[in-house]
Amino acid sequence: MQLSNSSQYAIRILSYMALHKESKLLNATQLAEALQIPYKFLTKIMTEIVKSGLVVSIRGRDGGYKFEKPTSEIMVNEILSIFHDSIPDEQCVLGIGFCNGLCKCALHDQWMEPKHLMQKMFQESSLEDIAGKGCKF
Amino acid sequence: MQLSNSSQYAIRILSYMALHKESKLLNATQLAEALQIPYKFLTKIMTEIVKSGLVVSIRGRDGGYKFEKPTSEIMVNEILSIFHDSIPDEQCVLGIGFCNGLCKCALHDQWMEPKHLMQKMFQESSLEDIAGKGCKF
DNA sequence: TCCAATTACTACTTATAGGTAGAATTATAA
DNA sequence: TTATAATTCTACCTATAAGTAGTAATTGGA
Ligand code: SF4
Ligand code: SF4
Repeated sequence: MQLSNSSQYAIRILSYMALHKESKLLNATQLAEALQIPYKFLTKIMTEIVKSGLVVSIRGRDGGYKFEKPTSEIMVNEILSIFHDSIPDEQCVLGIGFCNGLCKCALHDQWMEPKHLMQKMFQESSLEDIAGKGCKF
Repeated sequence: MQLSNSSQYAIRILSYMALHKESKLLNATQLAEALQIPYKFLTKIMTEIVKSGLVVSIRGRDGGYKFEKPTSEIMVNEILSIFHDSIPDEQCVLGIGFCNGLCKCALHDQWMEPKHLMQKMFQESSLEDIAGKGCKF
């Protein structure tokens, strides 16, 4: 019942980038250092994020990563889906079957509520939101 | 964001047993057949459950498994904790840190609500509840 | 006593997530 | 043009979950 390491790292990386968006480009070395994430693993994750289109990379000397669109338009859920970690509507907490509304177990209705809250939380929180509010990490 | 296979199987096995508690003992072959769980994996899981004390096993001919205490007193959360799948209070959805109430991120408060609902769901649902209500599976 | 039916134990295999190493590619600045 | 600093690619390693195989231990009954 927890997000994968990759998703967790991705959220930390991108919210750090959102918080430091005044510096046009941030490179992997800086990010790995600031966030204490293994450099090699960070670059692996960043490559996936770049492929997804959320971030663009500039290669070569003085290269780095930057956002393509405003951080207010990037939702946490988009990050999670890169790593297959977003919560699909048909996901069952017990993993027994798929919800079809016809046949449901005793926990089904109780599961709907926290599921919807989490989906809403991920879908409606932008990078700007999470980078701008609360503690900075 | 999903329970482990072992937890899912365990819930299915035990709720099936709760539903068939009139038959004093149920053996691994019957359970594996009825629930379509690989026999060898089922026995592995059952051995862990027996060790936890939720269920007692009778070895030898005509042996099998049965509950030690009433199914109304066995909570889903007890099953999950055998497989380290229950949700601890300090669990963070982002995995960034541990909640201490002093420093929290933008998602912390939004995460508390679904977390508490899930904890409550697991802690307050007994095997009798989930076996007796809703679809039988 | 001996057989058959049962769970328990030990060890292995497979699949996946997490993480690391090194070379290839790209682009800038000097 | 060339050295250098950066991302990207390919391949590997490690840890853990998931699943399988074979055997030992236990029990009841013929
Ligand atoms: S009814 Fe219960 S078992 Fe079926 S999909 Fe919903 S939560 Fe899962
Ligand atoms: S404040 Fe945010 S990052 Fe920290 S433990 Fe709570 S949910 Fe996790």
